[in-house]
Amino acid sequence: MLDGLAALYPDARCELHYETPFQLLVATMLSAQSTDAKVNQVTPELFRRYPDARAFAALTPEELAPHIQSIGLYRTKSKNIIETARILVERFGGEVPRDFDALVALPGVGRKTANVVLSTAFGLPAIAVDTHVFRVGRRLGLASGDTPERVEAELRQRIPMSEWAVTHHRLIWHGRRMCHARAPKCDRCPLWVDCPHGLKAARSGQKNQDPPVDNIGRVD
DNA sequence: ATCCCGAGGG
DNA sequence: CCCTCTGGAT
Repeated sequence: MLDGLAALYPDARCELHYETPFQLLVATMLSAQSTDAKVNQVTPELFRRYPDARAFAALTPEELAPHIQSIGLYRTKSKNIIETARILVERFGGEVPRDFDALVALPGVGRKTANVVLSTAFGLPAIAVDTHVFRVGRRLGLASGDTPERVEAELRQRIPMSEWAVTHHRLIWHGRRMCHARAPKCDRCPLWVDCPHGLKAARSGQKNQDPPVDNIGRVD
């Protein structure tokens, strides 16, 4: 299954746009209950105006909110991002700490966001379990736990540490391109033969033509 | 109506 | 554990 995923998405990577760990932290905080496409729509202008923690720390929520309003949950996010920026300036010299406990202690930063920053910005071993990783990991039979934290523990066991970061992104790509929450495209999914959910779908009628989709995971 | 790279409060 | 925060896409 892991090999199949790797073959399908050889170029899986983070799709949020950022220049620094701090910018990835902000982009990830913004991505809650939103899509990365929406986040990428506002961050270029946002990071041009406010490039680092010091710039964000000087803002009021009323100044920040209009820039991120289209993303949703904007009141909470404005407050949290500014407060996080202030803590980074006061206690971490304006830098993002490479430490899980320090990250989750920041307002608006939970387990998922902390793991994204650790693995994607710093290359440290971590698996962020977001809605896609949770859903797809369970459908593919890589995990069975009923909470993101349990699924994270299972994935840590089943996946070699050197593959944690890529596999995280492959699961997300698969979730976005094929294994949707609603109406997953099992009938067009090359992984269906190894997938409990795909086999179930095939049995219950949706004739699987198994036409290996060509390069859906490759970057142009 | 349901979901999107969630987190915090009660 | 359940609720709420939020706009946009499907």
